[in-house]
Amino acid sequence: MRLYNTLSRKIEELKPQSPPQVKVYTCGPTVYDYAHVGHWFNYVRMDSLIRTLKANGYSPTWIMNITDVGHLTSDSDEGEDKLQKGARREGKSAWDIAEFYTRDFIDGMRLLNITEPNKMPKATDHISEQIDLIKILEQDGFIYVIDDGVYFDTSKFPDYSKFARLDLDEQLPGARVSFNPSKRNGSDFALWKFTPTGQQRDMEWDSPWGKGFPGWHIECSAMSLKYLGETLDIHTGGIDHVPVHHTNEIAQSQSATGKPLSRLWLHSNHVTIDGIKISKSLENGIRLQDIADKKIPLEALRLHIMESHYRNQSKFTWQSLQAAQNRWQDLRAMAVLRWQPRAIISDAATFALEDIPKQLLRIMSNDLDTPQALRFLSTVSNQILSVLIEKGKVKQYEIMLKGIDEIMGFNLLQQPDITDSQKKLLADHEVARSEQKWEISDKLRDKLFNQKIGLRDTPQGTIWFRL
RNA sequence: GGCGCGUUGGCCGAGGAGUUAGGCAAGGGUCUGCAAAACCCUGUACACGAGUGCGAAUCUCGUACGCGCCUCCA
Repeated sequence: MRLYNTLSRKIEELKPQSPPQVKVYTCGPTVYDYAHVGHWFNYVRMDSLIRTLKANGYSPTWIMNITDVGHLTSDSDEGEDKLQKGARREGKSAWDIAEFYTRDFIDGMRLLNITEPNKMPKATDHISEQIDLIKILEQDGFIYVIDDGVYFDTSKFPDYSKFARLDLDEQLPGARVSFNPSKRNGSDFALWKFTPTGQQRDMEWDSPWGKGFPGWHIECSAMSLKYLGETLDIHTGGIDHVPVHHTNEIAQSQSATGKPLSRLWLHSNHVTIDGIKISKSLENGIRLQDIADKKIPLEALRLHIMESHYRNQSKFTWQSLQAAQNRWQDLRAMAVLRWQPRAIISDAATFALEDIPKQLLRIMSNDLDTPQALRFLSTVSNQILSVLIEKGKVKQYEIMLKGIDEIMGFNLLQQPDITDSQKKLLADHEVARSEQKWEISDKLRDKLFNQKIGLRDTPQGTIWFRL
């Protein structure tokens, strides 16, 4: 199985430390607001990674954190973080906000059929682990304390700029966000932030350095260490994490352990809407609910996400989501062939059913080539739909569907049969047709159509599909 | 200011020095009692300029436009 590694900027053969286990850590959501399509692109893609690992015989241990604390809106924001801000906005406590959006995120994961991670640890449940990690860094002289917090001294980590290939001398510190001038280096980052004097936060804890809350990055280092050990096999996240979050994670983790944080880094590129990035301030983040409101099935979104490669910047438009929905209907029609009263699956097909998942896996194992995989599936689906197949092959057909589902995350095998009353209508329709009672047969067809069942009358008989 | 990425037919999107991407939409046709679906056919795309090649959408340089990052970001 081959994957692009941000460390080397090359596609590499995956070599887990102790196969079949593969230790995967994914930077999860900050739960201060609803997730938007951009987030879901990322997590569906990570789901593809996990599914492809499994199909290749690996046993991934997948940890995805929930960031329910920290992440200041800016350094100059007087200690207000996103959770706190969200809480004020909605008149709730930061804890309520975190819980609400965590639940919403997990619901979204289920709706999109994203594999459930082995664990989704919360940052607030791991404060002591984070403090312990900072203590280790303190012992080794990597940190310093100034008025507003405890900072990591990036000059003590010589390879700091290596991962993101940054040219620190040419960077403009504070080009977009103001920073504390007491920092020793522009790139130094907070490990622990103090609660400003005279204030009380919903979320704050005691620490050896003072009351406050953990910094932006330490949670991932602490939790990945706790659950997966010093060195991960794969660390994933959004591409925006490369220059800051992951760079800082590497600096603090590797300074503490002396070991590489991860052997392979995989980053999902961003999605734009109308050619512009999705951001809170632009209010252009489309949510799952917006899609559901338009009566578009979420399988169409999953399929649309897979139409682009995870390393390319992709565009989201309603028009292409609609296209994906049509495409999804084709796949559904293929899935539902096994329920047809007529003989369906035949040897005339130019491929063996059991080989289809294998071929899919081969495609996906090449750096998660979802566009190619979908193209292959379309070809298969077109061939199957155009060919009649024998009843005796239904079992093999189901095995094929299951194999496709496992890799692609569709619920093809779950696409249900029509109801008994619908079957009756279908049978009556066929009788009427054979007797050339067109008025009756047309009426029955309309009736089924109103129940979202379409019919196609082929020379071999009538086949139904869902609209 | 620095760094990086992109520009593919009506739309989305792979590919990537010589051979059809695919999907969606569109037009024509076959089939059909009529439909629908399916099937067949059609469009001959790679921002612009120059360069290196027998040959460039694919490599190089430049130009234009767009996007992203430079401690909020998936």
